[in-house]
Amino acid sequence: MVRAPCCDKVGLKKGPWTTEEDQILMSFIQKYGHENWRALPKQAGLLRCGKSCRLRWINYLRPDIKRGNFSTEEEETILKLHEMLGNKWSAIAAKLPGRTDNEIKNVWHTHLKKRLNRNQANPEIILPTPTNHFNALSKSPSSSCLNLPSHDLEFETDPSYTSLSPQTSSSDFSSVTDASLATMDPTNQYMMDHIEVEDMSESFPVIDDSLWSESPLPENISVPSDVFAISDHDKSQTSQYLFNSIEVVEPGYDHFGSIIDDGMEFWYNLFIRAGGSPESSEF
DNA sequence: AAAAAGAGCAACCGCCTCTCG
DNA sequence: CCGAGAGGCGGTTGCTCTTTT
Repeated sequence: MVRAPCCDKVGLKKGPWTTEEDQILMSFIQKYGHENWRALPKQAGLLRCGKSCRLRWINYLRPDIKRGNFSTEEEETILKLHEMLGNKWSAIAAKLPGRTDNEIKNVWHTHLKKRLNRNQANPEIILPTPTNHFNALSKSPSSSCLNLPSHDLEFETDPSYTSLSPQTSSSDFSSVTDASLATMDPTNQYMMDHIEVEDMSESFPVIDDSLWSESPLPENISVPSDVFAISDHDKSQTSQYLFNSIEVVEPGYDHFGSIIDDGMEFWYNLFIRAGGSPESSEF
């Protein structure tokens, strides 16, 4: 059986997206959602493959994307998760709110892999604090999620654990979270099962993917401009333009950005609670 | 100042999985 | 149950920008 090409490539544009294309795609999705990616470019009047549109939206145009450099905590989380999950970029991205699998993959290949190699070549080089914390815990027999329930872990009393409080918003989850978690292999699922999921569900009402896909978006879409934290000023004039063009009608979401940062703490703590360590992943 | 090398990242490709008829 | 279509994922490419020589 010959698989049909994902789309008719004849006459379709490739390469970098233009500002106009971005705007067309964004406004179309805001109006009609993206129930059918393959049909979308035709309906929107774009000479692009549906996959290309999907990629552009997910990796770049989605409003909940966190721009800017990765924090040390984020990098450490990626390193740690990569140890556990391997190249499951989507699964890793699901644990880093606002980050995309593509972005994480790039960071891994450009920064973290090299750093890891350096560290392995020079074991005396100590990784920054979070990883040390993980490693220290992992050396404790009680840290294995195989052996003991997570509540036995000593860090339960860690004041930072309070970050798992109900105040934390569901926005800590990227829209890819659900789908990505669904693809976790049994090993990862086991880990997740041993995390106190009931707490998570209380603290983090799962955000529906339809948040960004259902149509139409309310006219008074209230996306605070500071949410996007476009610190990489030059990353894309296109994005700048698009984000600036989003009408801000409710300035009361100032906590949103900080929540994203708090999300790192959440995952960090979650990780610790899961007994996150290279050893614990070797079932 | 110019050329070369390296780094960073957006985007493409192809395979796999899921869903539905 | 089977096959086709669509979405999703991970690997890879190639362009652009930055740094080094």
